[in-house]
Amino acid sequence: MAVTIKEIAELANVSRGTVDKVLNDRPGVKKETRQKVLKIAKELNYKPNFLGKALVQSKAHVKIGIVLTPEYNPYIQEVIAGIKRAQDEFQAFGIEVVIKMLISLEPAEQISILNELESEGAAGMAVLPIDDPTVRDKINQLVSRGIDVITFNSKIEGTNDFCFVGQDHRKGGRTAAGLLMKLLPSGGDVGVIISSYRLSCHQNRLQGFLDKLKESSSPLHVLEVQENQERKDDAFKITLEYCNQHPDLKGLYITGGGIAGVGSALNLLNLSHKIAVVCHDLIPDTLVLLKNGTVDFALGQSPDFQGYQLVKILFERLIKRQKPENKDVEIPITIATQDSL
Amino acid sequence: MAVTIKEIAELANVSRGTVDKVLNDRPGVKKETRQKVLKIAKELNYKPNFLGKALVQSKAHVKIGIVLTPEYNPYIQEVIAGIKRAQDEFQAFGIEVVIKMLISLEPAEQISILNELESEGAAGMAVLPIDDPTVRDKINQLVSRGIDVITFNSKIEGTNDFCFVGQDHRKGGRTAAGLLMKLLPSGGDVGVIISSYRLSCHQNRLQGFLDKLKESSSPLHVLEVQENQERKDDAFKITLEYCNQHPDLKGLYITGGGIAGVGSALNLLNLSHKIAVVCHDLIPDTLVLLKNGTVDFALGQSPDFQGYQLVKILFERLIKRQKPENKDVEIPITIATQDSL
DNA sequence: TTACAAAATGTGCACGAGCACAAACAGGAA
DNA sequence: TTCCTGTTTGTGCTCGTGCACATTTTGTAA
Repeated sequence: MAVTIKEIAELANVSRGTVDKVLNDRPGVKKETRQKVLKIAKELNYKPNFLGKALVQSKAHVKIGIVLTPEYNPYIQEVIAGIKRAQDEFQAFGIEVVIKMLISLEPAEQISILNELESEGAAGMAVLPIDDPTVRDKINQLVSRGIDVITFNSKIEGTNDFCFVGQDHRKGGRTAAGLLMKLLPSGGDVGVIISSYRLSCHQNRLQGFLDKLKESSSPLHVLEVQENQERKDDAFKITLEYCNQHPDLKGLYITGGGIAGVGSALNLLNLSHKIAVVCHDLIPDTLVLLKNGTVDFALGQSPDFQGYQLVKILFERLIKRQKPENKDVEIPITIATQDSL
Repeated sequence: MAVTIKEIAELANVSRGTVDKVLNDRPGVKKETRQKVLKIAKELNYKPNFLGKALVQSKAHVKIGIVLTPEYNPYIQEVIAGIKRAQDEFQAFGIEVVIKMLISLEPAEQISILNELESEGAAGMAVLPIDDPTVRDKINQLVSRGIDVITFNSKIEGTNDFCFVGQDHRKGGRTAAGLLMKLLPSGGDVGVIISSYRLSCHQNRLQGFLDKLKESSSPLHVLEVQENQERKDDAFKITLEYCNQHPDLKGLYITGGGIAGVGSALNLLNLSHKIAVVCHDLIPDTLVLLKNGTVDFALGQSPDFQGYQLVKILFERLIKRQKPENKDVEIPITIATQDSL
């Protein structure tokens, strides 16, 4: 049976209010009393009942702001689904979740949205940060003003956020390389299509991919890396060019969006089942290509779970206030095949 | 801002107690009053604040029993970790989790443990059921006596449990087959080692594995399926025999435990990197073999998450009592490689 | 000793829902 | 009308915590 403040008070021969002051580090308690209470609380292993706590505070309306990249990205749609799920679960605790989406991928816009949230009185924020020093500085400014900020998906160096939720994208790239090596043990030409968006994840994936191939002295030969804008026609064009210029292309690695265009191109050239394809994000486009065998492996980052975790972590920080842990949450890399979904 | 009973009471010109009776379907309210209250509650989209609810009931001490197979299985250890995590999170709501482990894998023992839990007054149970009609009947008896029972990991047909948490093991087998096909596009002999435990999951995995190969008219040839007791020396012996009798063995699929023995045998014969290996469960033994390249793919079922979900589902059923949903929770199949962890 | 702050401690209400019991009301019989 | 019974409605306390304010104790100077 859990220990309550009342029980501690009785054992220490003081009132509930005094115990409350001690446990919440408020002034107005004699040193000896404080220590006596602290000792008893420790002995009984007191843990505040957060139901009582939350009930009291549920009128306070803690606001959480979440800053996402533009909504046309299906990955973002799933993150939002997870956020909404968490919102349902935690709204009884008096938290309010506000989602703000960028229109562009400009640092200036992200900063102005962060300012907006601050002026709306958000006590906590989760940000998918654009990889830019001005964004980093803004985040650090918010932290120094006492706002709990966590970043997710793409890590940027030098931020004082108390927690990062996301994948190790280098590891994602390494995993992709490992898979292509398994699919193509005898080597061959491999093309890489990378997103041109200014999010650190794509560069990191590429880096991991190249590192892994180098380390294992793989017989795979990486062609010139092509950038695309995560658009279907863009990726389509790049794939066609790869195939035309390298008739014995054996594999493709796509770090970001535009996968549907790759599929169309391979289909057009009748190469769907002849070229090994590894890509990221389990969005509807990818699922179709996985099912019909065009894509061999799709790597995922559980966006729904990620969105849910964002809210949960901020909730635990803001409402439960249990531990000021600075622990990053690494989202595992999921690997999907034709049969696994 | 959420609607409270008090607000409904004021709008309906009745007292809190009356509203309470209506919303909890208790007698002693005039028909017209009941309907008036119901109408207002619906209009305002009233949802009970479960903090208040839980606070009141937190003294009631709802007991949840969880019945697991023997503890020497590392998979079970991780399930337990997830259960403990959930326990920490939900104990404030007055739930008590009791874990009972089988010693044997005998139906009779499982039934006696279920009886034990019932006599201890468990309001909910989560059971990893042994595939036996007597167990099925016992579960149905508990359900008919008003105990909320969920099954997990291995589904058995004909139970009235309100929810099953676990994988589609046939799909797991199919996935394994698909991976071996990718690793061995030109075909060859493949051995299968299956656990002899009486849990439906192993048979289902085998079934899915064979189905997939058949459907895709794969050039892989499956050798006689060997049973093992999930023991290292057992799997070691089987692997040696496979390799001796079929010098050009190309792949192995292991549905259950004993993977360490497979590794030792392959290592001894210097075949670790020459034979494709796909196995189940991300237990420490598997991780070692994944890292050193002996195992190509390991399929997982997120045991920690599974354990957490068991408690969470029973909590939502017993404490929140929100929806009597009969929804199964399908645990996704995770695929791990050398690089992905 | 008294006076009077300042420090220390205690008390009461709030949060939202549940539940036991009290109070008010209706209808019928004498 | 009075009395009784059963139905319907209202009240007050509980759960554990936080916070404002009331009360008591302490220390110090007059």
